[in-house]
Amino acid sequence: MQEAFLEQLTPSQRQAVCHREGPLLVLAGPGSGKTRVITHRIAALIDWGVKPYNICAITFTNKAAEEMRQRAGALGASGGAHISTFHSLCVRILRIYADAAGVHPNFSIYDESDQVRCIKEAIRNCDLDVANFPPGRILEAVSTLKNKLVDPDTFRAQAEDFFSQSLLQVYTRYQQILADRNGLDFDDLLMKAALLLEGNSAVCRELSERFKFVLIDEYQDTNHAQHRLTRALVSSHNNICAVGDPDQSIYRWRGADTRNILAFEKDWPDATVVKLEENFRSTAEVLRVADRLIARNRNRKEKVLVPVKTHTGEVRIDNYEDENAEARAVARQVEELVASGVSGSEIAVFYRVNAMSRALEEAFILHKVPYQVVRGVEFYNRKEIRDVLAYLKVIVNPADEIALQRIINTPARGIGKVTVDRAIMHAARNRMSLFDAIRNVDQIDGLSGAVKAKLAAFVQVIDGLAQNMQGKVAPFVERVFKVSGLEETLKSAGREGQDAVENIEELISTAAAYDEQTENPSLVDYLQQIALFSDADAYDASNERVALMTLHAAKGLEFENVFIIGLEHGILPHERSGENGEDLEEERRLLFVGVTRAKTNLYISYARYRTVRGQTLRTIPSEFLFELGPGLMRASVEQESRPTAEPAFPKAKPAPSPSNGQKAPQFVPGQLVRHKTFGLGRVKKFRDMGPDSVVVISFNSGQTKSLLLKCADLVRV
DNA sequence: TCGAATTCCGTTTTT
DNA sequence: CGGAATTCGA
Repeated sequence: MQEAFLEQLTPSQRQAVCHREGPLLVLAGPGSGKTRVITHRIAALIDWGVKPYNICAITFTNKAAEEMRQRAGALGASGGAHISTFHSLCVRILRIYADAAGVHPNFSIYDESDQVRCIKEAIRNCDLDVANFPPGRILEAVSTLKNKLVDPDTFRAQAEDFFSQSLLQVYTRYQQILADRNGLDFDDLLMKAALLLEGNSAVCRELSERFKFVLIDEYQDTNHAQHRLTRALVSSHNNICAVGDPDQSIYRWRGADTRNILAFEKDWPDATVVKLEENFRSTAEVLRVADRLIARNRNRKEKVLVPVKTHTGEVRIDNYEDENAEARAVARQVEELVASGVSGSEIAVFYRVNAMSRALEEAFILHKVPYQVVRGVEFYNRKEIRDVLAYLKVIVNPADEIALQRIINTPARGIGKVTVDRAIMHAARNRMSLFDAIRNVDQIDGLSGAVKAKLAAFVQVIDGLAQNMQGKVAPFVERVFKVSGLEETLKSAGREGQDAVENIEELISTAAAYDEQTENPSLVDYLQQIALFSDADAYDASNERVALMTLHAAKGLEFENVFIIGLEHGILPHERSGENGEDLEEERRLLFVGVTRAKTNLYISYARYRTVRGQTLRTIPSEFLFELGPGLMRASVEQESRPTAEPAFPKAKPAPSPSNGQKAPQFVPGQLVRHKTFGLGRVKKFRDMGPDSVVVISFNSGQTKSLLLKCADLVRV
């Protein structure tokens, strides 16, 4: 291999790229050129004469897939190689082998809100109470089972206790409801594809021989289903190249299992292991902090980050009065950076939860700093978008009752709840789909002639549209928008309607883009593709706007200047992340991911008060702050004790008057107390600071809060 | 049947 | 506190 593109690589990278055949594991720290190894390897394989058609690269997000296609293209490996996420790959497999997998190729992909509707119905069908079986919890349990490839039949043998028995009933019913509607949820995509490959040797062999080389990025975040799918996929050749970093595993809550990467050599005993420990991304200052932090994790293989960059950077911890002061200070610093010539695209702000973007957005607007919030879903969640998509789904898959119920009276056409309920009853009695029921509307009892005519008219609209659904998608979407009557309704709805129309126009242009870049565009394929898209995929690094995103969304990105806000106990680590060490370690990895996105400067901050859901609470600094390194936190505390810490932003907080000059009541750990909103709880800790005393209470609801005594209004029980 | 009002619900991270 | 689902009244 004398190719020029190999010369940019370090010896270790080159070793990985030029590995010929057999299993290969690349253990690589942040900023070590992981993804580059994959793109170069794709190019190298093609260089050796492997057909692009025989290469399958799997990334974590659609965005990453798109980027990889471009980069591989730039190396001359353009076109042909299959580069996508696990989920997209599974969609393709399930569509091609629909019969063998036991699904209809026009299946709808059900997102979370669709899932909630189905699971609620399943819970009701099983005569269980939604109060005792919260849909969210049940869905979580079902998801966990699916991620472990436990289908209802398999689960039947394991379900022993009462809860498992009930769960089994609901799970079985839920799957039946989905099957009736030709619907698959995200987890089904993985489970059905994996079980298909494991259970059908012909399909397995065919796919394994098609994809002679499989490359997987972010392997530390694969779950059990993905692992089993991978094993089946490479079973006839073991040409797997897995790339990842156990320290950057941040999706345990979604079933990701680091054992997949840690036990790689057990799964493939003849694996070649290459380690990449040089870091080309960050300054030594940033890496020292990252190193110190992640070293606290006990459940980990030790690894150091070796800096390559020689110029210096700044790492700072700041603290502010509250979230608004914090947001304004960040906006001001960003403003200064931009004024000094830094591009907005080299600045990012990370936070733990999406809700924290609010204060930032207000501050950025105030400072007139252009920004973009990189957030999950959003665009595809807008009402008007969902409406149009529901029409498309019904046309493609008339069994999709969720979509059908959404549009049957949207726009309003005089088909009310009573009518729909009658039709549903009729369909259930005669074991037919809702759409078939209204198609034969005459057979439904108790409907007036006028209502029957309205239903027949609706069926005609759908049938009429369905006749020319072939070919390009964009013109069809436009037609649906018109014929459905949605356009007319929105256009006569004033300002808001106008916004909605513009959103639909944007949808049509994304459909046009799909038509452009897809060989055989089809409505089914389009719907199944966009179901797997998130707004993080829409992040546009080419514009000059500062990026605001969650720490999770930051994965895989890098910026010269990084701000991480809200380093407070309960936020990072998040209170809902549980008390056990495993969860805490994942929160630490999350911060580690954030820290290692910074190429040069890193500004971490926390606030002394934060308003969460209308409650202003005294915060406790995150324990992670102290782990980042000695000195950093001390500097921050000195700043805090300065009398004029934030002269530009005078305190807005009205200090609640100490109760009639009385001495603040004392609490001792163990004391039982009652709070207006949180209910009963037990005092865990009491910090006596006079009127500013802080009580840490573990409430019976399971959550632990630290409350400012003078605001909390606690009653001894 | 429809739109407005009200209650009630939950509230991490996302393919 | 804010959004969604449900109920209520026209």
